[in-house]
Amino acid sequence: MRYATKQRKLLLDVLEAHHDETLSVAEICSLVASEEISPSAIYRNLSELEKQGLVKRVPLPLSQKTGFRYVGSNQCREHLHLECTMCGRTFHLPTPATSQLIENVRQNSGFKIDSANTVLTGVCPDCEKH
Amino acid sequence: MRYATKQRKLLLDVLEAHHDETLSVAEICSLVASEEISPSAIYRNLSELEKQGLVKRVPLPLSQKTGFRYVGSNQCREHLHLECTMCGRTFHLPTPATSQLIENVRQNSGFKIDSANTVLTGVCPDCEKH
DNA sequence: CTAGTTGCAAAGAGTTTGCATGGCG
DNA sequence: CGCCATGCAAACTCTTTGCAACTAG
Repeated sequence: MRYATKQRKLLLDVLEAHHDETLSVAEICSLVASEEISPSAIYRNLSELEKQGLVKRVPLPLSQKTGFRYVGSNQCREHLHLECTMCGRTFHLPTPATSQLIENVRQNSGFKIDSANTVLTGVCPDCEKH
Repeated sequence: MRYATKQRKLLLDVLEAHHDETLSVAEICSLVASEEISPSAIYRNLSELEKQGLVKRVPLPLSQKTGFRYVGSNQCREHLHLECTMCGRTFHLPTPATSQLIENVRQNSGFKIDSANTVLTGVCPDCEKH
């Protein structure tokens, strides 16, 4: 990953524009539809970006059905994900509690922790109404 | 799921015997190899057990490569998962912090939270040595 | 006996990879 | 011009599903 291709710039633009939510590859595809980036290029770029720590792949309970979702890694460090089992949407919440948790675990387990990911599954307020 | 078939009993036995770790379908297969349960039966039973809340499917970062992993749900409520990026093994840790987190989020977000799943990714002490 | 369950094989879905073409620098 | 990246399509892997045979109760 050394060339700044049109596709790569577009991908980064999209990730930046949606920094407050996770995106699936399918969603990224449609978000840039008119500009055209092939799925394989998206996968390759996301994979590369993840190695560089710029993007994070988030495994959610629905992953098998809908594929993995991605977020800019800076959006992830202190966040947790909420996945709604009704509508399938995912939300973020800021939470300082996570870093405490990590530090706690680090000391007790001897694990060298690179990243934390908390996923809460439930029903969002919107769906709850119906 | 109303009949107590041989396969179903075996599956529950295996889950019980390995209540302290997550298992992939492939692992379950090999653990009962001599007794024979087809993958499709394992999937169907796990799915059924999950609906009943007896088993929980844990999405981990490596899920795409290695498939989902499962644990008895009672092992999951107050636990978090540690996935080692070196050896791929997963570990559990008890942590009362999770329930506080859930309660906190519930109050702030209006989400009706059914389950929580925290995955920490890093390097386990064993791998760290090498 | 009847409905639920199994096994097998085929179908699905998301992701990865090989290869020739095209583009950044 | 040379290496890297893209697109397309085929390959892969895990999971789900259809269907006939089997079995628990």
